[in-house]
Amino acid sequence: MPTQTFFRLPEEKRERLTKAAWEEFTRVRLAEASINRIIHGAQIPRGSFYQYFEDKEDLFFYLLDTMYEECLVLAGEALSEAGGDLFDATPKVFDRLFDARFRGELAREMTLLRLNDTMDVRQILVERAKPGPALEALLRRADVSRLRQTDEAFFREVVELLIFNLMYAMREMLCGGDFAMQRARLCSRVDIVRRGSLREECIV
Amino acid sequence: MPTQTFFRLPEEKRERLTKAAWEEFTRVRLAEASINRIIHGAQIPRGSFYQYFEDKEDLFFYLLDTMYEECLVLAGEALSEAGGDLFDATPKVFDRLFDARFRGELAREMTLLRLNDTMDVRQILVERAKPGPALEALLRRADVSRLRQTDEAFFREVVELLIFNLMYAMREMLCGGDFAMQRARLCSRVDIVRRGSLREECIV
DNA sequence: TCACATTATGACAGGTTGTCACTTGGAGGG
DNA sequence: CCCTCCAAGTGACAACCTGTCATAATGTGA
Repeated sequence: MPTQTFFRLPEEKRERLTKAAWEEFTRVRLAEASINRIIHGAQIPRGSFYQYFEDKEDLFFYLLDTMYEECLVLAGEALSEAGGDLFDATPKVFDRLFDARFRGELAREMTLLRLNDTMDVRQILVERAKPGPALEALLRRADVSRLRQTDEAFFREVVELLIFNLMYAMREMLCGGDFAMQRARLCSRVDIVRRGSLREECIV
Repeated sequence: MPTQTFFRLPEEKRERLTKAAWEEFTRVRLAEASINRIIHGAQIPRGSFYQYFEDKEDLFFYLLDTMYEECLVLAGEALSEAGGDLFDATPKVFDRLFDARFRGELAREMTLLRLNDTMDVRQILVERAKPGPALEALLRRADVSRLRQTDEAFFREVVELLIFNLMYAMREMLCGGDFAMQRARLCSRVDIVRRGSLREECIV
């Protein structure tokens, strides 16, 4: 993660650096990105960069973390709209990411992901979030009353399944998939998980 | 992919190159791997390397492809052992990858994956396999008679779900997870998918 | 033997990264 | 006002890397 020095930086300078970083990381993928170009773009001397970040990846993951925050907010909205129903919320998150009605604010982030589609998107958005209290808070708002099993472990597996599906649909979209088709496929898979997770009498 | 020239090479030379490549790619991750070290290790001049491969990643994915072949064989065995039942076969593939009784032959491959755990394992093993007739042949041996829906599309989604789960369990193992626990979690998720996929009267 | 295509080779230009010795700046005490 | 101290800034530098290209070697069929 970035050093304390970075966060103590005057905002203008920090902005300049992150702006240049976004430009580079949305232009070429991580392996081809160059610290040289970033510091040149941000007008920051080489030595300073290494005072703020360990290396290229450190900066890259810092950007991803800010992106993760945005996605959590978005997921929270979807869960609210679905009245706490995890199964209904999943496609709604997808909509917020790719539906034309919402798209735009995350364009930069999607470009970064598309360029780095060999990176594990799931890891970025979930694995890194494991110790995150924000995700925990989000999940505590989920309706678990109709689940076939009431234990926490079962609930976690259901969540994992839903997240896999979302991530997979995301990747397909980032690789140029068709929105309507990927959404339909996502719903189809979510329905399988729903049928497998809910008590019989709750399946409509 | 490697050039034709590479495949026309005398076997001894090809072996030397792939051996050195495995050594490098199981020592450090892709981003840190160096063509320089590989060609030095294989005693192959710089110019020659570029006659065989486009770049570092070209060679890396060539190794992954050979690994994919091995995994398909392994999955075939598991499906046979499960009598065509996809849901039973999934944990059996997991066993073949990580159970002490089988482990060893894939140690090299697992090291490579562990080092590159930011790479999308799923993409490597599945995405790249999309045009693969070997996977198609494998899936044609699956028992689809008890599925809730009989259409091909539904079957595909079920397969996707199972593969996600397997990949997720794989990653957890590669990051140091406990075999028994990850296996139990895998089975738990597979059971959800099974319940959601089979006709009511087929769920035991 | 000759012409032609394929393959081999390593020097090289241009780029990259991380470090380190040194400079600057600001805050606080005497 | 000066001095000290510590955090932050700086850019030249060594060490490394990659992809190319002109040239040499090798094989092949007529």
